[in-house]
Amino acid sequence: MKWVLDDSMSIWPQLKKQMMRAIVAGEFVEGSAFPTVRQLAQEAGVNRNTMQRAMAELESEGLLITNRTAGRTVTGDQQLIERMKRTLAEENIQAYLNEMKALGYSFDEAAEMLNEKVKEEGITV
Amino acid sequence: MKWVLDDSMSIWPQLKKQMMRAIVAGEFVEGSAFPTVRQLAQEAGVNRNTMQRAMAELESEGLLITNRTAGRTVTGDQQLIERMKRTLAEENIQAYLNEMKALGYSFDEAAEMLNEKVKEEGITV
Amino acid sequence: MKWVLDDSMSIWPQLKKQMMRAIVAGEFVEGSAFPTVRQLAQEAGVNRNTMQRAMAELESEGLLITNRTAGRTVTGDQQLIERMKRTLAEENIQAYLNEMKALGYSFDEAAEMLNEKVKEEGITV
Amino acid sequence: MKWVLDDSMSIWPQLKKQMMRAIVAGEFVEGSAFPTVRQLAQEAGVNRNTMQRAMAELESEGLLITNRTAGRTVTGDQQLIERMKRTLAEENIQAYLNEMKALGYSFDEAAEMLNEKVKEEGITV
DNA sequence: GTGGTCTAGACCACC
DNA sequence: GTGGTCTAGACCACA
Repeated sequence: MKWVLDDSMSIWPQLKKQMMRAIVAGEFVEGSAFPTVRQLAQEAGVNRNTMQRAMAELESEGLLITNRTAGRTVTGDQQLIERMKRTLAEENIQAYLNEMKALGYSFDEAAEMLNEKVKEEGITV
Repeated sequence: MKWVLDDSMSIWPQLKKQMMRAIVAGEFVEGSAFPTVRQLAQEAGVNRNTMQRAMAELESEGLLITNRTAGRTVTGDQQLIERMKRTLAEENIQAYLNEMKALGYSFDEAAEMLNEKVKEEGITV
Repeated sequence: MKWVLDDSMSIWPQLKKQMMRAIVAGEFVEGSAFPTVRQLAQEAGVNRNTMQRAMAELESEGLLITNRTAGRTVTGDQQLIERMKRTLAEENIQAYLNEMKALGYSFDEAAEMLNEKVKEEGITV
Repeated sequence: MKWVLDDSMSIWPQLKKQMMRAIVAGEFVEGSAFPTVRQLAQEAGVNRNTMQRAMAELESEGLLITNRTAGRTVTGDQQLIERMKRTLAEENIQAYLNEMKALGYSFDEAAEMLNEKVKEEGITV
C-alpha cells in the first residue's frame, strides 16, 4: 500500500480511509490474509497502537475479520464490499455536488465541468 | 450564513472555507460591508478569536479588506473572486476524480455516475 | 461512583458497563454534566486513555455527548435511556434463563428458585 | 457438545465452564467415560493444550477422574455433582439480582419481570 | 481547564 | 509469531 498522511486531521481516520479504499478497490483478495498490524504500522511510519485503532474500525464495519492468533483476513462477503464501494462512491458524488453548489454552480454546470475535465484527461493520457 | 462545523479538525479552517465559498458564490456584493467578527462569531457559536483567525486568513488572500474606520468590506476586485472561484472548482473536480480512482473507478465511470445522479436530481427536483 | 474491577476481562469494557449501569439507573440527571475523563480515571485508579476509551464507547451509543472544550454531558434523550435500560434488563433475563437451562433446570424451575430467593431476602432485609 | 467461545477473555475458563455445565446437567452418565482431549479439542476448534488445561481444572475440582489405563471418567459421586449444580445455580441467581439492582430495579421487580418472561415463553413454546 | 491524539514500551494469551 | 491491552508522558486546539 501507498500511504499519504497529512496533518489536516488525525492520523487514524486517514489510515482507515486509505485501507478501506484499498479493500473496496480490490487490492486484496476476499477472504485472504491482511497484513499484520506491525507490518502496516512500520510501512506507514506510525505507532502500532495508531494503526490498530484504524484496523479495529474496519473490523467493526465488517471489512476485516480478526483471528486472534492468526492475524486478520479480509471479509469474504463480496456483497458487503460491493455495497461499501457503492456507498463511498455515492458519498463522493454528493460531496462534489454540494461543494460545487456552495461555490455557486448548478448541478448541470458541475457535471458539465467534470465532463470537460475528463475529456481533456482522456486526450492527454 | 449557515454554519456546519465538525469536531474532526480545527475550527478556523472550516470557518474560512465556508466564508470563502459564500464570497465566491456571490452572497456578498463586491465592495460592500462584511459582517463583524462579533456577529459572525455569535452566529456560528464560536469564540471570537477563532473567527478572527479565519477572517485574517481571508484578508491575507485579498478577499477581505480592512478599512480602519469602516470595518471590513468584501474586495471589489471581481477578477480575483472569479479566479478564486475557478481554482476552488478545479480542486473540487480533481478531488472527486482522485477519490473515485482510489475506489477503483475509471475517470469515465466517475463522470458517468455523476451524470446519472444529476439527471435523477433534475427529474425529482 | 463505585468501581469494581476484576481481571476476568479487559478493564475498559468493565468501566463502560459500570458507567452505563449508573446512567440508566438514574444516578446522573439527564442533560447535566458528566464527570471529566481525568476525574473518573483517577477515581477508578486507571489510566486516562483507558477511561477515555470506555467513555468513547458510551458516546458512540448516544448516552454521552461530548463538548470538546466543555466536558461531557449525559444525553437528554430520556427515551434512549429508558430503551437502553429495558434492553439491558432483557439481556440479563435471557442470560439467566439460558444459564439455568444449561445447568439442567427448566424455565419454570429457574423462575421458582428465584422467587424463593427473593422471598427470603425480603424477610432478612 | 455445543461450543460457544468469544474472544473477550481467555479460552480455557470458557471451556471449563461449558464442560462443567454439561456434567451437572447430566449429559454424561456418572462414572462413565469422558471424551478424550483430542476429540474435544478438535470439536471445539481449539488447541489441545488449551483443552488440556480446562480439563485439568475440572479434575482438580473432582468432577473428572483420571485412570491411568482407562482415560478419564466422570465422577461417580452423585452428591458432589448435585452440590456443584446447586452452587452454580445460586451464583446465577445472585448475579441476576445484583445486575438488575445495578440497573435500578428492586428484587421484586426483577423477579416479576422474570416471571412475565417465563410465562410468555411458556405460551409461545 | 477540557477532550483528543500519538508514541514508546511493556505485558498478556494463544499457537 | 499474532492481536489486545494498559501505562506514562507528551503535545494539540479550544475556551
